[in-house]
Amino acid sequence: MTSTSPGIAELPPDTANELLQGLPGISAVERDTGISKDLLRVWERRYGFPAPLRDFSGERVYPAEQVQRLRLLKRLLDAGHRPGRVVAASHEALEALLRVQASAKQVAASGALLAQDQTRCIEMLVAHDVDGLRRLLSQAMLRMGLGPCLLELIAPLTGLVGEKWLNGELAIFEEHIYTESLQQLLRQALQSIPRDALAERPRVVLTTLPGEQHGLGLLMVETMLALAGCQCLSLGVQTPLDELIRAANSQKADIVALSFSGILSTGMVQRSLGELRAQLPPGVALWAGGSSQALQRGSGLDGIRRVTALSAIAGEVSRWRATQA
Amino acid sequence: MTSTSPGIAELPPDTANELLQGLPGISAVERDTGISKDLLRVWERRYGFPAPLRDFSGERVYPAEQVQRLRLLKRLLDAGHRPGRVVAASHEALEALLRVQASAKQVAASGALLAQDQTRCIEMLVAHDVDGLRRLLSQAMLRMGLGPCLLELIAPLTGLVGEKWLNGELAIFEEHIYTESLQQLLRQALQSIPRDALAERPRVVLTTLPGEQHGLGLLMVETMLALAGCQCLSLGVQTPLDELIRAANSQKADIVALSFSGILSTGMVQRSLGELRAQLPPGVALWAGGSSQALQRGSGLDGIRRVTALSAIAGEVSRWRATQA
DNA sequence: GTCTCACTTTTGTCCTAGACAAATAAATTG
DNA sequence: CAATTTATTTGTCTAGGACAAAAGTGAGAC
Repeated sequence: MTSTSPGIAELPPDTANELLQGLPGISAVERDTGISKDLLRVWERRYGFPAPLRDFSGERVYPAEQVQRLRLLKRLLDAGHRPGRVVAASHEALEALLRVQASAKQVAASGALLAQDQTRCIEMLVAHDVDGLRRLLSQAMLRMGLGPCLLELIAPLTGLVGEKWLNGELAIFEEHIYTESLQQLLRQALQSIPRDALAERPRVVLTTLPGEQHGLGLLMVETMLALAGCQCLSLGVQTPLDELIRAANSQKADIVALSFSGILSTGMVQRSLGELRAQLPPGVALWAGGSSQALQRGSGLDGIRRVTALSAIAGEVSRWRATQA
Repeated sequence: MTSTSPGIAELPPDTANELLQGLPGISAVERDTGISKDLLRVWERRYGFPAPLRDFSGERVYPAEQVQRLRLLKRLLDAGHRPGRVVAASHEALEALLRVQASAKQVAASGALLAQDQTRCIEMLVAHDVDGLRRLLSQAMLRMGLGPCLLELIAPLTGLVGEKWLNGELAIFEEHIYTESLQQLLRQALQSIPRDALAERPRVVLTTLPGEQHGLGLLMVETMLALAGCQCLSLGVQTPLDELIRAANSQKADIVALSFSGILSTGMVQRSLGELRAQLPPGVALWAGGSSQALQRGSGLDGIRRVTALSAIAGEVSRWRATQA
């Protein structure tokens, strides 16, 4: 193990440690990619990728470049590709696939008339001009109004930031800065929405499931719901199933809304939703939204309302009100 | 396997299936209890608990009662008990332990001269009166002023909520409600603090390390810093070390502030702080705060300023300004 | 007493490699 | 062409073994 294997093990111990320093282990990779430990190991066995290094005690250690590719793979799988075809594929093949997908996306994006504001926000972000970014967002909101700004600027911008982060064009801390700025803006906006002191219906309890840490989507949904005159109670991120049920009951919720960002595995999402539906009172609606692929090609989700676009929320709320009247 | 083993396998297949129907597998239990699959299996091997049934294909299936006890165990472990002593213990022993803990905590609390506002907030929380809680906090802030309210009401209240959650007196979703309400209040307060458009010093970049998800402490620190006239940039939670360094450099930070809640292991904290200190420019101060034990009994932390109380922040800032002049 | 250092036990995570059911693709038949 | 059967792919589970980090324990110095 120490002297026979090629590559890194032949370096002096100090140098080897130096190189392995800070690289993520299998747990960290599971957390960062949403691919389970079991699956990471079985892919390695079956397809030869990933091919992690080993640290001094034989544990897997993943170079940043492989983690990056794992994220890419996750995306391709979510888009419908099969593991056997893409996991073992060469880097070039993947790049090609990605380009095909990207071009499809860009057609869609350019069709949506990418606002100038979006590009300017991104520019501010990569220039690390935090105050400038916040000013820009704030001005856009005043100019366009909260609802349109959210639908036409913020939502696509968030998607763009996510993609650029995935492609490595944005650093993690830049994404964090964006998240913080937006959170500040949205929370401020939320408070400015006048709330009826009377019990306005529907009452909505919203959260994400354990493992889903992305709270920005939740905040956007809350804003749209509040604009539609709902009484919202956000539980923040990562509420265990049984706790969510207790909260819904104690708050006499009319609707339970969940947000998914795609980090949770499809199976997990389906199982959780099924269980939730079974345990919630039948009169309580269950809404699932977000960019997760698990929701897009959904079947067998009886009694669960998929709301895959922010713009659909207002309509869904009126629909709910109509059924109640 | 089918006819020799005792218990459930002796029942007619239909009945057995009936009984196993709907019981959670190891994945669902991991999700619901936060105890990893590996740990569930190794506890079973070492301590004989949990003792799940097996479904038709030999996979673990956990009765609801055992899941309940696993949740209880999780709480006891979080409170400092050791697995070897509690996992194998009888149900009665566990109940007893839990009672002891609850009473011990209450003695400590009553000795600390609980302010009336605190008890009223807790009452609101357990009554699930979200609006009432927010009103109460808001009023207290107006009456006492932001700084005193934070130091004398909110900080101890947050500690109390954490304790009660540990004891099982508060459900997870109640703790989430508290966190959300407070976050809303603090962000609102933060924005109301007038900021000098000129580059006010010091510039502080603040965040938590990967694995540390508790963002409330961060928000409190940010508020105290802002009150002291600092220019804050919060990166939110869980920023990787190298990203934090890049952010500090690009923002020309004077101080990097980290918040620890005690989830991270002592060794991890020490190592991270050491590496961070080594990689940050010498002119940049490194502050570490929070309730983590790793900071209390600190040694070997050269060049790192421990700020273990919110009330010490104002003083530390003046101190920093003095050294710069 | 209390602090430090070496030693022992406990405990969580990782390892390998095999098995299998559900999902998907491919082949066959009507 | 549509429907059914067969083959392949794929994710999750299982079993124990191994080991490093954390926590407890005890001896000796101050």
